[in-house]
Amino acid sequence: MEIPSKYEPQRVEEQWYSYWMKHGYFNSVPDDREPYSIVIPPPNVTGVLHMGHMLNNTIQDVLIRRARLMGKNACWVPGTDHASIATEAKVVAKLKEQGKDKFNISRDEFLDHAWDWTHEYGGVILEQLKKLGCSCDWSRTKFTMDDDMSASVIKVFIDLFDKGMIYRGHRMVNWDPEAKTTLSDEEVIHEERQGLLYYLSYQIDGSDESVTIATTRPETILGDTAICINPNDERYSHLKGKKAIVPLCNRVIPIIQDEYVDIEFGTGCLKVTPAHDINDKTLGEKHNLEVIDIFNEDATLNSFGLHYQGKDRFVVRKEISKELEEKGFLIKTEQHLNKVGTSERTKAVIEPRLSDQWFLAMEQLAKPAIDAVLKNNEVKLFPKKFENTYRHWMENIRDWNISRQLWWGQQIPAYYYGDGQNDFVVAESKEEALVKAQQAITSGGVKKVLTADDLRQDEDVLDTWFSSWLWPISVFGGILEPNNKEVNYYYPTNDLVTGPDILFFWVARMIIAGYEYRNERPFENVYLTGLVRDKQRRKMSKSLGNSPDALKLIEEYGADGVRVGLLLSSAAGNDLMFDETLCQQGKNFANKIWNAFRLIKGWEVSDLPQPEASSLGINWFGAKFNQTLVEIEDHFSKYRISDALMAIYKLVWDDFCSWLLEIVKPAYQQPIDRETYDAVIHLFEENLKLLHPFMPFLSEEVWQHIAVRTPEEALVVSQWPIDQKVNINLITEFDFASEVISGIRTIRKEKNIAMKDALELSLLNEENVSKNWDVVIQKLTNVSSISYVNKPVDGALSFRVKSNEYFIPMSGAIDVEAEIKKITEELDYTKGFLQSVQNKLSNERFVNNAPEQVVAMEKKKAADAEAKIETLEKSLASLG
RNA sequence: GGAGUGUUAGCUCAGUUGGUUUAGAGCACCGCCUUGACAGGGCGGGGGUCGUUGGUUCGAAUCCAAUACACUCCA
Repeated sequence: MEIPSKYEPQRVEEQWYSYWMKHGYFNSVPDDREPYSIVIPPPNVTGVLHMGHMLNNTIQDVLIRRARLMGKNACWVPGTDHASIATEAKVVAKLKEQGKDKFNISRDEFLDHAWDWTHEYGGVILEQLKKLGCSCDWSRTKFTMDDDMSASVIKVFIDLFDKGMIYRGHRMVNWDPEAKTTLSDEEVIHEERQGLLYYLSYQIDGSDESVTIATTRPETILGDTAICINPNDERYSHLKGKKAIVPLCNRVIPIIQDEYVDIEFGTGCLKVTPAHDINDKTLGEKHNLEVIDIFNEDATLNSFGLHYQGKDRFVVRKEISKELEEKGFLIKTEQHLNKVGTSERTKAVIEPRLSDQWFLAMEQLAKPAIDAVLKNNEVKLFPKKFENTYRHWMENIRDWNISRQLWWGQQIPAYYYGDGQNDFVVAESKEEALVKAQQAITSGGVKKVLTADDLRQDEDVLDTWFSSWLWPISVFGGILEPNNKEVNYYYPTNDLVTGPDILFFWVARMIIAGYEYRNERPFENVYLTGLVRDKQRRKMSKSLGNSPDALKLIEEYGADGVRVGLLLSSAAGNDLMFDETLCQQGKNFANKIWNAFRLIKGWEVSDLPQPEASSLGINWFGAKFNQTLVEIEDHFSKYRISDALMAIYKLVWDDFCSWLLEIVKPAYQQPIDRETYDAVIHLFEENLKLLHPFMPFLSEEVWQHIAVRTPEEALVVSQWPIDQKVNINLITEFDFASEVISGIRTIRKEKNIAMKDALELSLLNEENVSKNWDVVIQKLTNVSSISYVNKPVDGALSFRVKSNEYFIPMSGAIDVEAEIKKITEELDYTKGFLQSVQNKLSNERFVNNAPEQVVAMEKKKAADAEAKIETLEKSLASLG
């Protein structure tokens, strides 16, 4: 059989993925086994795979594949969310291209377009996850707008409303004038912008005096309803109780006093615009001020804007400042750096706006979620440092504005039957609403028969997170049927893998929902990955264009290469500086394994006695493998995925390929004995099992090349190796031997002696090292004989391992000077080291206070160093 | 302005309750090696006074305080 010398991922990836799919290895149904479940953080339905998804989903796949190999009933539920604002923005843009305007078509028509869009692009990202190798149970794929998922959302809304936790409030919200919707605080990005501070003069009513205020937003003066001064500010105390006149509109407004005003800032005199600033609103409520909203919903001015009506706020800012200047109201301007809230989605500058919104009271709900993470450890965050961030947010939690002025999403099930603020009912359907509304008006004493036409459903939809906070429950049908078999089996899920940027948006809220609706945590462990950044530490984003094309990467380096590349340097919670050379490293690793396979497969097997070296090597690797296995388990238990991978990387590359295969390798064109061959194949297979979660394609490919396998014998469903007792002795002996080998190799290098020229080795075995490994040393260094001597050999090059001394006789002149120099250097180092140890030991307080073990250790160090110094000094004496 | 996290080799990071050879890994770098698995390889090597300054301790990269810088979140 001809095996290509290079591993070709493109050739095998599709083949194995469809093989896995065909045999349904990823599908899960409840059974007697222990469940292991993960729900995917649902990506936006219209999104495409980016580096963050790749990292995130690679980690999930590693966890789920490992669980599957460990015999658990592994279930990874995939899906997408409807991303109301992002998707709606895209649909609006598409309609615009077609010359249509969202506000000229009906809601139903718009939703048809949105569904078309969803069906067209909705599957893309999930298909991309398959390319990455993700072993999701695709038969369970969910979408937050699926009928059952929406029904769950509505049911929860009604339940919370009935419990009195959802209420309607007139609040100041973050208004995105471009998308014409509300944003949550978390969707607002604060940016520093260079702006101006305008100093404006307001005349005092009934006086020639005027007062100067400083503002960053001169256009909002038209909404001013007071001037505020600090009662402790003597400069203005004479103005108490007077009134001021707003420039241009000539409105007469009160001058109020409040300690809120910062005396130092600007002129220490503040204009109050309750409709357009959250702090001003608070002041307004406190002092009973009028509220004048000067903006339309697209942030153009309304009729309060006088002759600026219909113009955009930024245009007005320029024009009004000019007019103010011309009319003598503008005293001066100053450069001013201020923080401006912008929309995460549309980049528009946020306008604080008063409007009617739906809120969910959070304080009570949050309590069990706080305890779960911070008190009883039912939910563990990895890395732990995020607990502080979590605490800070949860303990200062604010009510959640769950309404969005959009169409794409679950429409709020509130039905208005009259004009009053509270003339509404909340119900699952219009029919039910009608009954409730009828009851409401009847009990209110009104004698009127309502019809469906009298009801008007709230226009707004629910925040997308109000769908996804139910995700771990709703994907298993646990909201609609709380006692169904699926949710009882899979819930709580085991691990959640996501980015720290949505710790509050999503993770905290899922924990809240979990306790509210299942009285149980939604997951046990939360692994928070870092953000993927580029080499200049910039966050990868579409707008910067610094994100590599995920699928192109897979094409170039293979899915396994990319997975390894992403994981190699992504310590939990630390940002990952993405660099394509990491993928190259992953690709190289795949190739290394492939070639190890080629080597073994190329051997001719024969019935020969097993060489001593092979037997030793195999036993040693067995021990090393078990030691590494324990280490890997430990890494996994701490979610140190990249450390686990590195341990396997070194096990396979260094221990298996560089050491074991070299030890057992038969001479050129010679056959290998069957016993060794079988053992090496077995060990190789065990390695492939460890590799599989990280490199599923390559490992399956090699596995299937090694032998003909039935579907039941596929690697994807094989058995994770079981821990066995580690023979530490073999490992220490080997380590010593490898140092000897390294010493000989160094001498070959230094003296330029080719490998084919055999050497002779003598040694002073002060350490009393076992002779067992001599055969291995001889094989790997081409040493023809090893003799044990009891005094230094003259005219030989030497090196030392611990206090053993090794000699290689040289024909020709030995560079005595160089030898002396080398030994002197080693001697100096060892003496320095001994000194530092002796310093400790001569310190009485150390000897008296330190634990016995530590003192014993130091004594051993000293003894070892002394022995070595003795050896070195003897060598020096014999040379000089 | 408030809170948090971090600062260890050229880069990315380990260093698990202070003691395991005067700090480790991977990559990068520098030599040498074109023979028979793999140049996407092999062998060998150099490289850090652990941000700074104090303190606690017999002993500090590790604990405490101050300070500088970087990042994140909140206002």
